Amino acid sequence: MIVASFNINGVRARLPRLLEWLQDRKPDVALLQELKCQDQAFPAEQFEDLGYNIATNGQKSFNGVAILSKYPLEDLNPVLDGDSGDTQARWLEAVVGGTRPVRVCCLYLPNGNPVPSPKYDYKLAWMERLHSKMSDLLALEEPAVVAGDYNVIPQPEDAAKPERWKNDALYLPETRAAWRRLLNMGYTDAFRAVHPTARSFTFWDYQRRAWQRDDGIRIDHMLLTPQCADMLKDCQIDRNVRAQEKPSDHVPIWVELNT
DNA sequence: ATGCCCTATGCTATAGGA
Repeated sequence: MIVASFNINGVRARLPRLLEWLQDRKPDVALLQELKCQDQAFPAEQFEDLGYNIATNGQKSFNGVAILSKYPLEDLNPVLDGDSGDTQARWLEAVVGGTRPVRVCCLYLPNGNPVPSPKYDYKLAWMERLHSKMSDLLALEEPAVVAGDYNVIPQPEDAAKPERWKNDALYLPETRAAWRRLLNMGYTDAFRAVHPTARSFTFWDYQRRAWQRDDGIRIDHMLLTPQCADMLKDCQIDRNVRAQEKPSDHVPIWVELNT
């Protein structure tokens, strides 16, 4: 089973690229972030024609996440607990049916810039809520994938120019410490498990010719529970997608699981 | 230090992204 994550930066603007990539990579499950549209504006039919079941948690203009799955979607949950006043669409969770069910969680973690600001406070609070959720998931002792745009650069080797990010919300010590607390519970960073030392990125800014200069960062991640890590066969980043016409500024990352 | 570029919005300027 292939489970992929892709921050598409506008599902309507990206539709041709996204459909091409789905037909090429053929993921069984695709977790999408930054839809930038409401549920009723989501182009569902185009994905249904490719054989996908669809769940969305949309929002006007910003945020928005979706799950596409060739298997039935069960136990849908669009809420990350811990802040009943949070209206931002950044979480969607489902159980993917099949021979061996896998829980998939699609997340779009807040950017947090500038620092300091209420936006950075929101980011850190969101990561604390995520920690609580992921702790609950561990207790289930089931295969689960918690994936998406984390907006976290974990280590210096995850940026082409780490010094430039020194004071950025994606790389500040407090951000990275919150990331390590997630891993230290017992989650596996799928990409690092397969590629311990690779310098690979998932995001290149549209500005400053960042792609042409390979000035990227690795901020899209797939974390696996121990039961899911046991099933891990491969993890890759579809870097070539960034070179196409009208690309997202992020590229897909995917895991192959033995099911 | 700022903007560069891109998407979306009651749209020809502004907000948000990272």
